[in-house]
Amino acid sequence: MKYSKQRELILKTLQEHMVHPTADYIYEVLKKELPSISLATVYRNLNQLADNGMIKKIEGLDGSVHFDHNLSKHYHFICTKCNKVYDVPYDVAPDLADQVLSKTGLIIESYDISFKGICPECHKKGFN
Amino acid sequence: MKYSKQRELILKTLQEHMVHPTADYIYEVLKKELPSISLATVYRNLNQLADNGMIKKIEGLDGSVHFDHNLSKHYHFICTKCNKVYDVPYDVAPDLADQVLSKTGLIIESYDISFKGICPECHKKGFN
DNA sequence: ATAATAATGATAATGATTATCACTTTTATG
DNA sequence: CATAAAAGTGATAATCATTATCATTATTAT
Repeated sequence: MKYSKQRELILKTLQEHMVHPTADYIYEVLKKELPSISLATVYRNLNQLADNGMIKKIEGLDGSVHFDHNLSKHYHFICTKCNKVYDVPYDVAPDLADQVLSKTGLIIESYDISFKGICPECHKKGFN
Repeated sequence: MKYSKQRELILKTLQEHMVHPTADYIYEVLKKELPSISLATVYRNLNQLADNGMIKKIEGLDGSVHFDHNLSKHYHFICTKCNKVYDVPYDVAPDLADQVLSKTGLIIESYDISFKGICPECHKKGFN
């Protein structure tokens, strides 16, 4: 993987924005700093960084793919009102892969849990 | 919800095909029985049946949405080689919503777990 | 310095899904 | 039964997220 200014900025932007952004979100932010950047470059680099294990892809939250700079094991919660993504600690479901193996015989390579609900902020605003 | 022959056939097809099909899969199967059916009708009815709680939408397995006639609580495993979907029993992770509530304060309305790996059949065929 | 290689920006193409709309079925009611 | 309102349909255009293509540019090993 050859160095590129674009990739460096994309990674930095992902690390500085704690919102679990989508490719398009990062593109919109980066355009201000580097107006010539292309949306294709953002997609390309996010996928490449994920393939190289430097960031993580989050799928299944909503229609589009989100990205996470936090490589430690954890899950995600998406608010169905404001679409904000929250982290959920890993230990809510310890040994899930082992549980599946012993109950079904299936060998789990990876898994993901996505939680949905209304976040505390939206509850305060009166959404139910 | 008014009766339609198309909707009846779509539901019947979903119940008879245990493969957790996508809209397009159902469309391809149904075309043989009712060649005039439109793909839009299949999408429309699957979404409507899901909105009415008569079937379940499975998201996050791969790029497209799958459907399930089995309304009981369970999870899914998708084989990364053959894309076949398997059921995973609910009790691999009991009380997940309660766990999240007590550890984070987030009120869970729904959640889904998608497991990935290579299925026993593909293992037999030598995939690793 | 330069040649090989990888990355970029622009944009076309793709795939899944939803929206639109004129027409057809279903169903409730006089 | 007739019929009109409401819901459903098929065909297809539109949308949205993402990927592919390709000529040009930047990086890097020699």
